[in-house]
Amino acid sequence: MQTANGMTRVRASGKAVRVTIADLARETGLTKGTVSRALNGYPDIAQSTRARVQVAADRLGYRPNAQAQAIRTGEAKALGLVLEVREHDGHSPFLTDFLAGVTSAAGAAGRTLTVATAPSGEAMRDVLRGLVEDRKADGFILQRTLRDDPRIAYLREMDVPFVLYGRCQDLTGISYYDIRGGAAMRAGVRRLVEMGHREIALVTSGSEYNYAHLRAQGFLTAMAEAGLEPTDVIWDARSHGDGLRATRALLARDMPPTAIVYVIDQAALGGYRAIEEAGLRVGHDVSVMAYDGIPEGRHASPPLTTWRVDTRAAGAALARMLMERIKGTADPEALRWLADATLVAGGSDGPPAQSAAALRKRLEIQKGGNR
Amino acid sequence: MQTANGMTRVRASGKAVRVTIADLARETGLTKGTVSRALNGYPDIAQSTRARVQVAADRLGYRPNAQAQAIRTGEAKALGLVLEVREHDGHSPFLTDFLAGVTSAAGAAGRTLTVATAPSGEAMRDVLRGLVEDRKADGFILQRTLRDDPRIAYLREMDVPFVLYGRCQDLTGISYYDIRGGAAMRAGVRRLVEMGHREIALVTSGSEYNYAHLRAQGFLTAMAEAGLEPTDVIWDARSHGDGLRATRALLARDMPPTAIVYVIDQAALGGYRAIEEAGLRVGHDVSVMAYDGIPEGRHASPPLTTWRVDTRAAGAALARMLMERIKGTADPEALRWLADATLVAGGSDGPPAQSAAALRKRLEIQKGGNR
DNA sequence: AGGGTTGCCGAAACCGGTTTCGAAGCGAAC
DNA sequence: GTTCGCTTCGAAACCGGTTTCGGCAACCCT
Repeated sequence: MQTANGMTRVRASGKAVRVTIADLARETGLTKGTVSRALNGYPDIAQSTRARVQVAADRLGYRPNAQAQAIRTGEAKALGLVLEVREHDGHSPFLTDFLAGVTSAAGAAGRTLTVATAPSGEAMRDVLRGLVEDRKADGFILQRTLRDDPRIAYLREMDVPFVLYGRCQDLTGISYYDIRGGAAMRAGVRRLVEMGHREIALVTSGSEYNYAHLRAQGFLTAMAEAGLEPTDVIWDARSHGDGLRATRALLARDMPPTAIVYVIDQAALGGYRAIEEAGLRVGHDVSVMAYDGIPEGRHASPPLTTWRVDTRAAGAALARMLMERIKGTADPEALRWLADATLVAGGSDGPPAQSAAALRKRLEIQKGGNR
Repeated sequence: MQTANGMTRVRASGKAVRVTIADLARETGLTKGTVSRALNGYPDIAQSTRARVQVAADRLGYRPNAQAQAIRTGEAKALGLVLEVREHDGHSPFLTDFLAGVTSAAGAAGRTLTVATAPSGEAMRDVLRGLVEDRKADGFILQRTLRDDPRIAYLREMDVPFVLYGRCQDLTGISYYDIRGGAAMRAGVRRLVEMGHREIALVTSGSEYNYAHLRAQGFLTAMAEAGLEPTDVIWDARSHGDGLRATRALLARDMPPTAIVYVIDQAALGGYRAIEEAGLRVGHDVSVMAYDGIPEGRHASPPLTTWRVDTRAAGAALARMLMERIKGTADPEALRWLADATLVAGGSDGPPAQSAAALRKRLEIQKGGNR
């Protein structure tokens, strides 16, 4: 059955039979233990022997059975990702990119990705625990972190390695990768102020999400630096519909903003519609700036000015950081990384066509005209 | 160390120690083998003994180590999903729902999901093989199937169980779950014809995708049944931008369509823009119908008339079918399921405001006027 | 030459399960 | 009372790896 040229052995059933370490031992005339140590870089193996084993392994196409390794070493060689599926979500068009980043980095290190989903709350804890107890994952990547995230508490308590995509409030002993969303917002506001805007509003998502918090913070800082008071700050706007409603409310104000900053592209696109239905032109009467860099933004009219995030790179970096943490050598707090979002200028922002006061007058006329 | 009340034992390190089958054997005064057989429903175990073991297992919170099981049984108790990441994609906003469906169904049966990504082609084969050889997955779910999909050939050759989300051309020995996209398109065309449309065009995606093929087929069948000639059929339109360009081309025709059917929502939303920039009203001058049911469609103006697919249910069904296939009892061809898409009527379709000829005249005037 | 290192490998235990085999115990049948 | 058969369980091999331990040779040093 055994062929000399490395072809896969085949059972009568037709199923391919895998090469085990015992096969390798027979082939090289060594014992299982020696072969194992040779392959795993133990120091008490002669160089010549190690080479001989390696050659045989390559020739026969030996691949260690990950399960068998796991039972002794305790490592599943798998990373875990638990997605939170609350409400009918949709605000994660980046998932494919993110997964591509994680799995390619993990795969390069011989690791795989186990994905699970859970509604938030207690179920999430059970899912995490289940994966750990069944050794389906050696550690976790947590995305969309809340400011005070219960998942973090669980994992800390269970003493399981994890890394965050996004920061949380208490960062002691935590590894994370994050985008400088605050800095982006700050630069964005400066850009708008330089264009001549004075009445600027913010539409942001849930305050429980840390990213929303940081971006709002950046917005407010920049406003203060420019000596301006925000026209308004509207929270909890995640979706297209939310953005639509928020923007309608902003345009109905006594002093409407000439520029609106959105924390999420989807909401900004909803804003487009509110601006258009008020008879105004995006990027002319009202400037729009957003964050995320979803493809739809580029095709909007005018193209959306937004801060693009390289989600795939984030996934890859997080995978590498998590593997580092699983090895357990490094100090968790040494594993931190901040990347910048890059501005993709579309046509949705520009110098204000008129002052806020003039804009208000125009809106009132429009309203009258529409009756 | 061992506590009587089922509390988790704790090592000096602080790490929780899992309850093994040996603990259970000691606790019950039986041997490992007997405990194993008792838990796995072997017939040669006394009912009283089985009950005693079960009670002890529950009390101590015993969970078999999946890795250890796998090494003997060969089953990893994991389903595999390999995503194809070609170009900068984005046309899978359903991924979260799909994952939720798969993982919840798999989780209910004590199985997990291993996700990998691969660009198409040879790399895909390697990834699939890798997962199988490392026993990271017992079978696969393949989504976005091509008409003649190389992945299917690989898996058949390797004799690995798999199920398809969507059909392919040669269905012998294949299990699948699919949506009756063709029937939806057919009903959609009937609806448009009843509204009075005669000039109807189709904008569809790549012909290598089987779903595009089936939907196009349904469209053409319905047109033939109505005794109509399609105004035009444009292929390879997947994205917002593609839809925009395709629609511009359609409106520039000698005989522009009064209704356009899109195979993908995103493309339809691109179409909105082309229609609006031509000075026409969606749902009045030009009717739009699409397929997928993405959230953005509901918030568009007017709301998009589209065929909604329950992606989460699809994921759950596929997971169950795959587990059935892995058990290997059923005939693969007996595991097939077709579900219907449901029409979500928005305001994007309606009786044509004017004939195609009149529409053409109007477009020419508009064009002149825009100069 | 003798004693202590050092390098290298074999033997065997081990990880946490599953599965095969055989035998003990018991009641029924002859 | 023996034989037979059935139920029920123990013992041990096994799965494919990892890791510990100890022993043998060769080398080094005095």
